[in-house]
Amino acid sequence: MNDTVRHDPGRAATGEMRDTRTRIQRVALDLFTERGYDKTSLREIAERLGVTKAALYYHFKSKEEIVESFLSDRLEEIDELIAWLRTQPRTPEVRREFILRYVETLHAGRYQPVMRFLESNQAVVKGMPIGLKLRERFQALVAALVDPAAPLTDQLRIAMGLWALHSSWFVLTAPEVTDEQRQEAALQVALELVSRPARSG
Amino acid sequence: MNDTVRHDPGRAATGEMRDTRTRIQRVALDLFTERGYDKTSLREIAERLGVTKAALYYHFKSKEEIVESFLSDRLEEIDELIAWLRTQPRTPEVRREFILRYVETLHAGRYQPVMRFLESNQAVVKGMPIGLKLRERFQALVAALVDPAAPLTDQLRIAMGLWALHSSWFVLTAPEVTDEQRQEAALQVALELVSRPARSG
DNA sequence: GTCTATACGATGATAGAC
DNA sequence: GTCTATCATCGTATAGAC
Repeated sequence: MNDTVRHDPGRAATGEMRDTRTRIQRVALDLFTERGYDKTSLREIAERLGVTKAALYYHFKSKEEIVESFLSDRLEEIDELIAWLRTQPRTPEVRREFILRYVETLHAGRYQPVMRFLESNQAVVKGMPIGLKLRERFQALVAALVDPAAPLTDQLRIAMGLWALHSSWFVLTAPEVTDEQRQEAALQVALELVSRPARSG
Repeated sequence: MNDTVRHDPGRAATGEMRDTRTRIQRVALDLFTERGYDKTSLREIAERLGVTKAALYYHFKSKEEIVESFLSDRLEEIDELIAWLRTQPRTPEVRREFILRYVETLHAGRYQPVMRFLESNQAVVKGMPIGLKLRERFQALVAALVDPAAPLTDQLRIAMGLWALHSSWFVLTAPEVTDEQRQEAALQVALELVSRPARSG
């Protein structure tokens, strides 16, 4: 699901073009996350791929569109999760099941780097149409997990549970800790946070 | 403590200069947080203040230095918190007391907008020397709150507790919720997260 | 001491040749 | 599908007005 072509222009399947497009996406995502979106010039990306700046403009009509190309995939995935959630009651059990499904989409689609990019470049993404949509979906996600009329603490706990899944890398910085350990810890903390039922006060 | 002059150049107390400098900081912090650091041009900031771009360069020798000017204040505050923490044992009680002190510095110094800026522009700040220092301090803070040899879940819970204090605004987006309600909920969730003692597994 | 005028190199983007 | 050439705008720098 993660590597599917989005809009298939004629003879694309032969390889050359899609390959370049995919390589641009990968290099861009890496650089955008490491050094930041604005500090990464198109010239850098082009040089790393052995082409010129203008060549990128054949595959993407703007720098912003490169970002859209990997964020929109994530958006779809989240929409599916919301759709499933809306067929379920808002119970701790469903929330735990949801967390498991959520991390599965994160790993299966290799979206962990995408979510890292999102966090690192919040302000940048917020100014893009795709960023607004993503914000909406995350709100919808939380609203589907917990009643918006519930106490704020309950809503916050659950939102932070989701958040923990993304930001464990940022928060657990010891060099001898592996990504797997981080993810395992994040999963456990997330499950704890969404399991707590609503309590008044 | 929040509005103190940092380096007092001669007859500064008369007002004119410090006023402009402070106004630049305020406008810049606002714009940087809303639209992002890189998307905010110095021309915009200057125009909003009714001066020219070059005037900003009299008060700050670079765009980055504007950011440093409000981040370094926060850095000092955190250093003091770390110093206090190191005189204390790493118990849930101390952590709760710490959380109360932490939110106090956040409100007394009006650092909530600064922390919001930090989160929104993570990638940008990471590339600055002051950003590296801040990262170090936050690691040191977590290490002073919980034994780095403790289970990862314990470390993550406590780090997320700190995080909740900053990001409640981002996560609780309902328009009818006031900032005070948000902060109160964040405080409660933070206290819960740091109160949990270490448990194996 | 506080600011304006002006210019420099690099950036994202566009147009048109091959 | 990729290139060269070109553009406005950006952060930065300096010279000089008051």
